[in-house]
Amino acid sequence: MPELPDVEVLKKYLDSTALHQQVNHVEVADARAISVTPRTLKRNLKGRKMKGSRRHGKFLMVELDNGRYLVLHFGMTGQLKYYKGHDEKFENERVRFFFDNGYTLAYVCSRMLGEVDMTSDPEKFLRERRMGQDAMDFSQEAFLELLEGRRGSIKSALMNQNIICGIGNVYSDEILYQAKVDPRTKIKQLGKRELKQIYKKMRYVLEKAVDFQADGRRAPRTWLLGNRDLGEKCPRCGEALKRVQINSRNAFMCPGCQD
DNA sequence: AGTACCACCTGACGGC
DNA sequence: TGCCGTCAGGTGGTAC
Repeated sequence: MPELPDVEVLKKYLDSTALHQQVNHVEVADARAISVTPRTLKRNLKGRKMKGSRRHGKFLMVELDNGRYLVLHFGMTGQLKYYKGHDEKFENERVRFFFDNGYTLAYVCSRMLGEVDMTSDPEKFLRERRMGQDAMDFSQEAFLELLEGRRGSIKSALMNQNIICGIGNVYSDEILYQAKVDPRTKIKQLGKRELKQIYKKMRYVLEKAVDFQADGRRAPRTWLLGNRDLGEKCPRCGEALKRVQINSRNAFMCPGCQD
């Protein structure tokens, strides 16, 4: 489920493949995946090179050499695939970019919850969507300020893209598990020490997850990530993991470690 | 501001 | 075997 670490991995993937290649042709296999018309997408991309990329939260912005940006969001099942040739076609490829070196970059998204968009101003794009600061891009002091005076649960706040950008259901569980904080805890019930610990674990978890390519199977065994299921046990204390509802969202936690 | 609920979407999975 | 309900999850909308 692409969250910040997954998107960071996709960014690195794009940077090492499609970057600096010239787009000869754009194919829109399913227009539902894109927020602009196929015509606009083609007009903006054709003949252009992808010259850089930046990530904000779960958004990947690809800068073109005409000053415009291709905006990629991966929803829950979004992926990128870069491969040689244009003929072979894989499942759920919604948009394909054909480069003049003979390679193809495919935006793959089975569940269609992602989106492909264009903007000429990433800052404005993010502002209009009221996106908060990227989760890897603010200080501990700023974190404390962001949460100051909020009434909801800590998990809701971590997942709220308008406050902090990049964390979803899975990694918010991981962060709170490692910080040993019950996800249902109200923010105003958290002391400064706990909030600092959450901040620290947020940075740690996101950074480490990028290191193991955001692949749950490669996560350390002491993490919640590979055990996030009913019937599984806490890798630290052995107690049965619990599933609780928070804002109609499933959260997994260890009733022994997190209190 | 926060919450509750709905909708979007499709593939996997369990029950019968 | 195959049909059907349910779930997963990010996001946006609406009503309270």
